[in-house]
Amino acid sequence: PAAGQGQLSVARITMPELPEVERARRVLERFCVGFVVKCCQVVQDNKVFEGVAPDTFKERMTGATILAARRKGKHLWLELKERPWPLIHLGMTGSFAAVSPDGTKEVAEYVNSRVDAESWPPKFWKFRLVMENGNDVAFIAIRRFERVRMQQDPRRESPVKDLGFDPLTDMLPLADFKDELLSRSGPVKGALLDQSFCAGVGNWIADEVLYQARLHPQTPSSSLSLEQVEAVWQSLQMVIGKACEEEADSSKFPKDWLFHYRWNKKQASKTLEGHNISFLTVAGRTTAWVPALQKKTTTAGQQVVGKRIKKGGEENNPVKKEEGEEEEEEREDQDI
DNA sequence: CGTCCATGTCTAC
DNA sequence: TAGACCTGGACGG
Repeated sequence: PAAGQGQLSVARITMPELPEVERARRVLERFCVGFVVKCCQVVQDNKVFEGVAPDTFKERMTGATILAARRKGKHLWLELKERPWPLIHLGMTGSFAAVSPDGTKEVAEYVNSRVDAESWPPKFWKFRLVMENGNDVAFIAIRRFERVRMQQDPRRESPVKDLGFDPLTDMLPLADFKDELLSRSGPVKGALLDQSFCAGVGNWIADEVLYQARLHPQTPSSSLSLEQVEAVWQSLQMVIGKACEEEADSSKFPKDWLFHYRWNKKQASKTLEGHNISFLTVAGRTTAWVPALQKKTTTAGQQVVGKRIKKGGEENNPVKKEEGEEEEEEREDQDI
């Protein structure tokens, strides 16, 4: 690296949901697209490399011309001059780091996992591409839930071909969005997380969308009113759009997003406005929500007001809560 | 030292 | 709907 000019940029990013994968795509676009791979190095990890031996991947990539970096939902792939093409999923901790010949280095760090920005390639790297101009890109996989594959035509093969619409590039029209939500069973959060419906939404985005839309996370998808469907539709575009605009850098997300205040499950956390944040398991995932703002609604979609939840009273839950099941539902907020 | 937690997907009962 | 797959970090003792 040349002296002096290098700058280390460490982005505090969210986690590998759509906006972070989009950020990774843009990194690949800047550092790889239009170049020839001069050299490729791999780590012998047959878990992360799936359906392709690490050495085969290395062979395929060496000398390849990279034409484009594509994304759909949480999946990412490179178009090469010749097939097959690499298809990448970031799992829970995957990321890319890149350096250019002048020493400029880009690293993305997740909320809960650090990347060693001092060493190169960074710890937990799985492959590394050195371009003919000296750009150097490393793929990092910490928990090994990440996947690297080679496919003839990623867009037309599973898993990408099974994905639903991408809310950044191909947002579903409101009418179709409504039809889909109303025809589904289960909570609306489950629908948002279903990649075959909506590709790229993950756990924190689903919670953020429902918070912005002021919807209780357990609201049955099929019970939504038109106003509620539209609120979800708008919030989804807003959250995805804003997060991508900020390159998934969470420090630049609006201060009033639930995102900033939801990570301290231990202590009683509050939103910027001082509302209590509660936690529930919905669709099998930890769900952060704000009881004061996300009320349960009737089938007509109106708020349930003045309802006090006594012992076993509420709705379809005649049985008492399971033993040891401490979903600290806190008490219903007392608004005064 | 241990125990619990985490952004995502698969699979099986 | 639970568990399995993995690993590191935060926290408790």
